[in-house]
Amino acid sequence: MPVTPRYYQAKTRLLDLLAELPDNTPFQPERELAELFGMSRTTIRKALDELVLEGKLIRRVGRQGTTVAPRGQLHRVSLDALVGDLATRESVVVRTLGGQDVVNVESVLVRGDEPIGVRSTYLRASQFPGLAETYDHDVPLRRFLAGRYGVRFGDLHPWCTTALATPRVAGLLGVRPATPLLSIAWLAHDVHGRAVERSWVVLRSDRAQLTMHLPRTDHVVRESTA
Amino acid sequence: MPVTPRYYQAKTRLLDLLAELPDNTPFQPERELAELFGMSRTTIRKALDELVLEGKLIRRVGRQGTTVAPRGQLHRVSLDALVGDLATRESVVVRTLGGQDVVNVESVLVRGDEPIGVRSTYLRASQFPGLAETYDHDVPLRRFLAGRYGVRFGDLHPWCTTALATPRVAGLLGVRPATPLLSIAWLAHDVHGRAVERSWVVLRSDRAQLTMHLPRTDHVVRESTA
DNA sequence: CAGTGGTCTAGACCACTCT
DNA sequence: GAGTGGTCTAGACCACTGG
Repeated sequence: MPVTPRYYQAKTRLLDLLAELPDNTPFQPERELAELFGMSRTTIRKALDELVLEGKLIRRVGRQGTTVAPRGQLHRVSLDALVGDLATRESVVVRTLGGQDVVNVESVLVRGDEPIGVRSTYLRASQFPGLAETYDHDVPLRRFLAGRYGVRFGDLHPWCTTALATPRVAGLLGVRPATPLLSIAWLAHDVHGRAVERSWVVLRSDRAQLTMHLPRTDHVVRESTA
Repeated sequence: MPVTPRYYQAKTRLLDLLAELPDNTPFQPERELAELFGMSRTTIRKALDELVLEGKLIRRVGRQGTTVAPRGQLHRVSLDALVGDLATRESVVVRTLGGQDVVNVESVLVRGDEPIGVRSTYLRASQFPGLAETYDHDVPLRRFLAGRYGVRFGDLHPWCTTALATPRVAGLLGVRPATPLLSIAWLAHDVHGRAVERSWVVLRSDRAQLTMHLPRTDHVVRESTA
């Protein structure tokens, strides 16, 4: 009667092994672990699956195999940087979506030569004529909109949740499909209340965490739960 | 040669089925789906696993089986409410951690009779003498600390990431272990810069999303990416 | 070429829950 | 008691990667 499942026992033992190994150490192959633990490979894999999802192990096909994930490389990305499009980007792409009045600006966020997130913004082409042709990819998008079109952005209420990587995003980030990611989205208005920008960002949560700023609340606390 | 894995084909077909079924509809048992799709139950389960992680299906043991998850029930929880401990709580527990100088206040966050998160705060007992005995569980913790001990909280820099549910948290939230959750943590200082409070919250991201507030940036944009 | 992870099968037993 | 999901096994073949 396995009160605790065998795969969870395996996970615990693997965690202990893991804790004493330096970064990038090659791990034993799944078949060896299965024999060593007296469990089937399926069971070992279930334990390894969770450790990979938690970012503690890295799996690669071929002779390289499973290795201990480099630790202490959690990049901190501020909400300001995401919204203002201030993070280091590469492969910035501007698309006009098929026949529609929508322009999509997509970029891959990078820290230390690693892709850590994807940022995607949707704008109305009619509101920003010539954007797709004139956007300078080196300028943060929000700054470009302010400079070229005189947009004055108002307050923002972003929201945050988790999402599983779609096959497309997984390819961009170098993770497996269905990897849990941190998802941040917002709908931006200008100071006159006009909707301007619809954006979302997904972050590899094993590589980056989102930092926010909350100014002091001067002891008058509202019941703002909704 | 499965260019796309069979479990992913199954997932796509199941998503199509799902889209046309009302909330709470009983789904076909895994063994029937396996026969219907001509795949092994293991393969079907891998597809179902992802749909459950995405919150689209609910699995219960026994005769009830798998059902279509109720849609459109995403509660919005503000960062202010989490930090200020203003959300609806139940089962508030105060522990003094074994022999140490640490008091832990743990509560389960509730919306609409459903547990949606766990909030846990750690404080120094010597800094708040008598806290464990006198804390009125109905008062938001932060307000209690301000009122009883005169704490004036300073600015806060919470950070946000994803985490997999530990068996303990999974039990509190009614999810399976290793379910991806949204995790928010902070270290609070008072206005004099003294560390006061170490807290973390995990949220069921299939039931709740975190909302934040970002005041307008008056066109002078700093390069604050770190 | 040998070895790795990725997928898949056909079975089995268990704990649980409803009727 | 019957049926469900949860776990587990022992095998198999594949695609990919490195020496």
